[in-house]
Amino acid sequence: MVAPLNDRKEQILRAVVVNYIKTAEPVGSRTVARSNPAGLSSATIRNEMSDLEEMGYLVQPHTSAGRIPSQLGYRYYVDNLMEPGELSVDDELVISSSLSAEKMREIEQIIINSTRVLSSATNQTSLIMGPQFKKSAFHQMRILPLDGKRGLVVLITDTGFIKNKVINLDQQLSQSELHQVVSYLNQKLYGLTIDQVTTSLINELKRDLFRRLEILEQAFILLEESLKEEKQIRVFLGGTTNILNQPEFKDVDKIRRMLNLFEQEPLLFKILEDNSSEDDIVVRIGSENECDDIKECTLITGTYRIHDKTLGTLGVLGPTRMDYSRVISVMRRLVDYLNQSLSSS
Amino acid sequence: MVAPLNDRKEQILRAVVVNYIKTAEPVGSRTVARSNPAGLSSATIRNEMSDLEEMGYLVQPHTSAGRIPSQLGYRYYVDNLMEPGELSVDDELVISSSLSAEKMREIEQIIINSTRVLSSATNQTSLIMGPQFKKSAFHQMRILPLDGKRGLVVLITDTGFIKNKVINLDQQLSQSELHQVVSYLNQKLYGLTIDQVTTSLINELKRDLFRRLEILEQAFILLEESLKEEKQIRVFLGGTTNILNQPEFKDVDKIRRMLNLFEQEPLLFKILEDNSSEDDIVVRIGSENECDDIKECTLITGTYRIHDKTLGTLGVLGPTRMDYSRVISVMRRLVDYLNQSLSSS
DNA sequence: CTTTAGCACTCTATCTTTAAGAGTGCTAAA
DNA sequence: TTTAGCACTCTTAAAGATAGAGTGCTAAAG
Repeated sequence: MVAPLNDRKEQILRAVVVNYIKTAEPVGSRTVARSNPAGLSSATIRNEMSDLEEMGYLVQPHTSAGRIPSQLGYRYYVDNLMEPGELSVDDELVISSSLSAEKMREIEQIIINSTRVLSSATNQTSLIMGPQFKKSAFHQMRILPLDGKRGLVVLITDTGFIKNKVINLDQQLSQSELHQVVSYLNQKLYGLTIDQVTTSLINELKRDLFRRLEILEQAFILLEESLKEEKQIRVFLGGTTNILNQPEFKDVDKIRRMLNLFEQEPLLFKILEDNSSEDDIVVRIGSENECDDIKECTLITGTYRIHDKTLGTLGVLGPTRMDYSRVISVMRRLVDYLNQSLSSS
Repeated sequence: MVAPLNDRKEQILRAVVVNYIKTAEPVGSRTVARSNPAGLSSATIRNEMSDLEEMGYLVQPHTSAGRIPSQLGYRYYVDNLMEPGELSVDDELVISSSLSAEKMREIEQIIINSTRVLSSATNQTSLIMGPQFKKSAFHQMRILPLDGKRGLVVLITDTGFIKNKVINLDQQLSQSELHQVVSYLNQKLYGLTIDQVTTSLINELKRDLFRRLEILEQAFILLEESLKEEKQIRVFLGGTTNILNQPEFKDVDKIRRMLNLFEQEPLLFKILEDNSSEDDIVVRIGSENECDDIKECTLITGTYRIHDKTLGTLGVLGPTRMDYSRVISVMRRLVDYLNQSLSSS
């Protein structure tokens, strides 16, 4: 839908974007003239830049300053101009060493480790949403007697979540009776996603089992609390302070707004969930983001899956002036890693 | 060791501290004169303040400004002048409602909830170190067969930690054999703190059980990883952004240093551990803190226990200009709450 | 018709100057 | 011992001055 630019305009736009990403200073015509392979004079460049501004790709902070890319400019750059970024050898080394250093761990460890790698490799703030518990399938439930009065309820899902809770067994219950009840539950619930275990289903089961109800009251509480958990999905943050190194965040007020956002997990969750589309990697520039708080930022997200089932999303958040090429390569590398290491566990 | 001040000097010092805590502006003699019950003139106050400065309790930012309390001044205020703070009715309401709203939860939930209450009631940044896993006593270990090939190892401590891990049971093992091994382990380990379960002890047990060793290799891995966990003690933060509201942190560089500190859990852990003394509540003002990064801050910590056994520590971190009275009351309230709600679970 | 050199103009950022205000310290009187 | 009065100091905010970067326009050159 956007008319393509001619070669020269593209070169100039690219030069402005690349330069601005690097220096964070408005780019003047002389600077472009120097870096431009075609030996054009600054005056010619000026005319072209003036055109690009009128077309909406560049913006002037004030009359006598250089140009900076507009949101549209970045978009055009990402879609058409950016060379398909290869991971630099250095980056590749850093990433693969810090990924392989840790052996295979619990799922949560893998996730946390990924934020760390992502933020340190991109110098931005990174966020990761882990596999969603509520979309996992019920695998099995066990009740493990601890001593006379207490038992441990264990709930296991297909994605490897293990929830447990100590419950009081107020009344003695014979081993076989307990076993009977538990296998009844397993039979009824097997394969359902946690989403599907609704309160009404639980109530129905309760009716069926009404005789043993009192003993198992607390097992049901675990189930119900697991349902509520959907509101508490954990989003992990890495490199929060990185965003402070960006010159666009030198204002204390902006910093406060940003950090405030970081403390609100539900919002972060929403931001990430909005972006888990079919595509592996999504780039949202400025106001392309739904969330008001990050309308001045770019969010690059990647989705990782097993067998086409979406497990979670990771993101890099920074100012629109971001090293798109580099971040995207790093992101792709990490998504690959997660796809691989989660499917093998 | 510090010579007590006479009444009038105490009144003036208190007035300066209270006023400065409230306004964050240097306090002049006229301001003190107005708020001082004894109807002294500003000139008299000036003389006294001059004395107090010479004695080290007050400081002048520059020649023609009011006075602000020095570290020594705050210390004298906390030790001698501060009225024993009662929780205001409002505060009490906010705290007790947000504590009781949540029913008894998992230990981790209680901890996290406490940071939230603490930071929002004090408008400062709060940090909590939960019960230390390595100092908990081994209670029991169970192995729960899942299906033919896999089992779930569960490790339970006296303080309510539950660790678990799915392991592969490569070889079939009869139910009774498994039971035998597990009860042998429980017998050997019961009552030991995780600290005491050293690698050498594990190796010894491995020798005893060498015949079933292969099957249980991974159970031992859980044990060993639990030991390593000491390096990963979790410190929870609440209200990180509150510290940005303090005028003393209007400098971006200070903010960065502070937030950077917040991302380094081991450091936070050290800071909190240094303060878990016999006293319930400890106030560390400015350079009284060991850690260089918070030499311009005040840290107020509270320790919670069960039956005289230290479980964990919570802290409030802010500028030395802090509402000591209020924070201490809130802290005391929360320590009581934790003592109570953890001992009953 | 396109490109380029030259130049006046604009706007920002920085530094200096100025003025107002707050608070002190000192002195002398009560 | 306390207080009123006053000169003095220092900070902060506003106002003015200057340099530099970059533009847009015009007119000449290719």
